[in-house]
Amino acid sequence: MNSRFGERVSTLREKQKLYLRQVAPLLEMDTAQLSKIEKGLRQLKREQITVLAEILKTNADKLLTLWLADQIYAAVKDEKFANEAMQGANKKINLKKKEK
Amino acid sequence: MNSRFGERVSTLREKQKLYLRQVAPLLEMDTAQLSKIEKGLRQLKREQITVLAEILKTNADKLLTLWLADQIYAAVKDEKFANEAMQGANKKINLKKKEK
DNA sequence: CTATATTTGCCAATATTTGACAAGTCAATA
DNA sequence: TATTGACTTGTCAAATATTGGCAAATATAG
Repeated sequence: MNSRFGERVSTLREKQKLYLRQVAPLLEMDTAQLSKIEKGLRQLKREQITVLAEILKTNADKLLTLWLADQIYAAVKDEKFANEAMQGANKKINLKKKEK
Repeated sequence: MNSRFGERVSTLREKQKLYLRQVAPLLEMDTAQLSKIEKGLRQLKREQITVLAEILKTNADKLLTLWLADQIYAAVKDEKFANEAMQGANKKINLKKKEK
């Protein structure tokens, strides 16, 4: 499992019975790129997630969350102290939230 | 607080009574760069952390963990669903650990 | 004011990611 | 087994992002 985001996109696309060749142009890319995105070999641009969610008739926030999780995972996947780092980051995020 | 890693480096450096100009060359950079690293405006390269830990006579793993936390934080800091994304990433990491 | 330490701004150099195309595999089926 | 359509993979130039290095600005201490 290389990219949960990619997998989700793939599943949803199939559920909608759409082909890469139908979806790709809506995102202004070719099928090769979209294929790579589904396989986790390329990143969809953050701002395209909303567009894609509409195409796939799915919840944009959930899709975004998957996308973000992939970003995080990529940053720490080979790291021994991934868990500790996540805890640290979490603290900082929650601090930030409070200070609003 | 822009970079916990940078802050730590700064604190440790001062504790060792070292100047930027003394530390920077050991990392093969100039003082300007190191200054930016301490302020979180630049990233230290992952593989330099060990070197820096030795210079500052501190635990490399802890320093690395801070550095990683900063990377994660940077990826999600402005995101509404940062917490959810972290949870997602966490799951994936723990799955990976098990499969060893 | 002077000297030293640190910070900031700029931009060329380097590194990373992406876009586009061509060629490849795979499965269904005529 | 030849054809077709869907998808995947490889390559490489172009676009983006990041870094390195220098000069100038600011800060601090005496």
